[in-house]
Amino acid sequence: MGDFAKDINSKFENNRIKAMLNILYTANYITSYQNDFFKTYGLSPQQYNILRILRGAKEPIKVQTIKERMVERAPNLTRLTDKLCDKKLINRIAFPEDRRVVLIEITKSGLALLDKIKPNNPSHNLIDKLTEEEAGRLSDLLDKMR
Amino acid sequence: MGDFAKDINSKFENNRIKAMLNILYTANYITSYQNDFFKTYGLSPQQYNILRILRGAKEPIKVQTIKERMVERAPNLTRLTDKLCDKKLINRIAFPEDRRVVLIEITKSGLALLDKIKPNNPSHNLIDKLTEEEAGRLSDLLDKMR
DNA sequence: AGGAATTAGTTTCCGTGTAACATATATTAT
DNA sequence: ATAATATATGTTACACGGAAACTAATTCCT
Repeated sequence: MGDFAKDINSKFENNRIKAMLNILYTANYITSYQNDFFKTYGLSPQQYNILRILRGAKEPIKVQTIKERMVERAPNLTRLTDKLCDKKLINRIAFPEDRRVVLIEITKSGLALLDKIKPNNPSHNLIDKLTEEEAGRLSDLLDKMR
Repeated sequence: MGDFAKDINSKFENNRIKAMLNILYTANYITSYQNDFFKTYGLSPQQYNILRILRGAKEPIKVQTIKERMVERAPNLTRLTDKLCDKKLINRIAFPEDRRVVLIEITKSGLALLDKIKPNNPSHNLIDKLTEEEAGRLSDLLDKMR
């Protein structure tokens, strides 16, 4: 993929600006990669994330609980769960004890889809080019920056 | 802003996964900051970027040229320029020599808006917490990762 | 000159963040 | 205890942005 500066065809005032643009560029690179991957299964990364959480839960859980467990915050789970319902990958269950609450469970076909995806999951090979130690330093620098 | 791992309330398999999530998280942090800033002027970061390119050009330029000079790739400039036209910040000009081409120029009020924004532009103080040398290392690690 | 390939820009589709909203439950004051 | 208020939960409505399909104009090739 070569050098970043050449890719976006621009010059930088200094390393700090360059680093910031590079973060945005790299994040976009990662999400594009993930989008393409999950699209082959008819999912978005967020939808995949929800399915994994539901499988992990092993029982119907509240929408609110899903929200708490998601890596990226997803402000409208309604829409995401709508899509998963349409595809019969999850079910909604009413919760009489608190009628505001909606429980969600994963269906058989949801579990089957996860099984199909598992072997190729890209999260792991996306960043093979860094050593563990380098990855640690990268993360530390990002933490410091904020 | 404290430690990233705590913020998203999750555990990491290893530093590489952690670094990847941290990149996405940090990029989101940056864009949220920028969105909020430019929103006070009724712009998106991309719209601001276009105005700056037009000011720099000092003459009407092709949409295609704008696209090449943008930091982030913007697949549909039509929509962005629509918005800027609505706000009278730019003008579209037909180009008889090649009727596929549309030229864009910045208006007086576009230039005036840029002048208002300039003093507070956040790109500079967003990343003051890193030294030049650290920023350089960060950028190198990101390059290596891709 | 005529058809294929390329280029420029537009339109359309979809996913997502934000904010306003509706409903249900919890809390507080009297 | 009950009415008024506050909080929690999920939904709906709106705007933005990336990707891809599409249209029109130009260039290339023979």
